[in-house]
Amino acid sequence: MRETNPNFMNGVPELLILRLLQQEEMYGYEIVQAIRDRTDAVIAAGEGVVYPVLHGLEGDGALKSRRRTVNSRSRIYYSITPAGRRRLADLSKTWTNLATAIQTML
Amino acid sequence: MRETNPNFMNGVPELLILRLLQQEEMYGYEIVQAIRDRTDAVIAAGEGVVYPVLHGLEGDGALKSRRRTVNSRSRIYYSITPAGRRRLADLSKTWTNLATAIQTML
DNA sequence: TGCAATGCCTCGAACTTCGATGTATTATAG
DNA sequence: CTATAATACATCGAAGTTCGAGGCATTGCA
Repeated sequence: MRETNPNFMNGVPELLILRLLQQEEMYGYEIVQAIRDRTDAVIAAGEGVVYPVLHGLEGDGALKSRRRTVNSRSRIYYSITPAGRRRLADLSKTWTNLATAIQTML
Repeated sequence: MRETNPNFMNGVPELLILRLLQQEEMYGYEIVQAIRDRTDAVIAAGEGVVYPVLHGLEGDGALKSRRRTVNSRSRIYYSITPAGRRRLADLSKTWTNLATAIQTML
């Protein structure tokens, strides 16, 4: 059984990650906390969710990464590509459509 | 790969089914079409989704069913139980919280 | 008589999320 | 100076859903 997030989470991590990276370059560990912080812990995607999504998106060419050392911390920074922006636009639209449809039924 | 609905569908069928049954008694086949119709085909949950969810909800005591023949059609009508109403209230609240959080980030 | 629609059902495939676990390095507290 | 917490990455199996295809039976209609 799931303990933290209920259902309704399918595809959400991907959407939020793309959204965050559209604003600025970030690294995995930072993204995990950013999602938690900016949603007031309503959404909590752990590292076991975020890292695989990051790898998947990079494999699809939606993200690119570069290793950087900041404050003597070695990190892998991800940034969004044009393909990633298109994907984000698509997902955003889809999500809004779906949310609107559901809201109407509620 | 999924052809019809994208992602974002996790738990949505359950939510919509409970919502429909809160208004009136319905049978499986009818629910499949009601979801499609009332969402302008934005959401389409096939029979392969609806029937298992129906059985699951009944198993959990959220729904109860009775066999009825209407217009010489034998149907299994489902109606919501008090437990089902509680579940619907919970799911609705959860969904709204989640949707609000996501909307804020977009 | 044949075909579409109604109505129920189940199965395996595919995909995600989740929590636990592991490793390594750096900062901090005692 | 030493133990512990925090940072940072990663992967694995379990669990839970949705999805499409397929099957079966009956009724309505052409």
